Amino acid sequence: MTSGFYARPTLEVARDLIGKVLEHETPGGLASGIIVEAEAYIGEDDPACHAAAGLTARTAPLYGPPGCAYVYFNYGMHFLVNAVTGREGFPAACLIRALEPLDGIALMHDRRGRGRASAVHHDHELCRGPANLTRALGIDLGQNRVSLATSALRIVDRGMVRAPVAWSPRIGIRVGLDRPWRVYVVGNRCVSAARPLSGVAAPAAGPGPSRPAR
DNA sequence: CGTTCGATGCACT
DNA sequence: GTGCATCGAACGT
Repeated sequence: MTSGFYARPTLEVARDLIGKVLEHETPGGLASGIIVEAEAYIGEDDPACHAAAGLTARTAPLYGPPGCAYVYFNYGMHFLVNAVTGREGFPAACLIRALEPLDGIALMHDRRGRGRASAVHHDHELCRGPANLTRALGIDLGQNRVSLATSALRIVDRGMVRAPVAWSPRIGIRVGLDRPWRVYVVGNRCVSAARPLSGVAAPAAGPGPSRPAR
């Protein structure tokens, strides 16, 4: 995944990130997963994009070169990771919202708090949600602004088959709900449970999440 | 089933 | 001081 992949319209990048693999190599081992859900945040005119507030110390990575990570801290306890897109100087990025775990599943269970009340029980819950996946992969502000092509935190193409996707409004925001800029793999159990704020319509068409009855 | 709400820290007004 | 690109426990029905 060279930087050219990211130097394209953000919605195209979001679609093409689906099926790529996010990896994080740490002293504890390699943890990775297939990207199954992402969201686009595009420009200062997008009210939900952090760049709507302009260039600040926090949002500077969005204005930087495509292909870098934009990691930020939210709600007092969560880290969220984005891939910066578009041309340098134009603030846009794709938020990675969910992964289907591949490598380091035991490590991910440890990081999610194996044995504690907050621990998850199923592998498909490990990376379901943007804060859950950063915790499972050990991503924090130390990875802010790193290159996603050459760093321990990287996105690679493992030749996964192109799964059918659907688009919906983005999750967890109060503005910009008219823009259907969330893309996800239809029917994949690792996609975050959309807990839409009041008034958000159900996702677009498709077979719908197929819960394989146990 | 459904909805509400506390945890928890920081950037920005 | 306010408001988060969240999560999950704790309620209510």
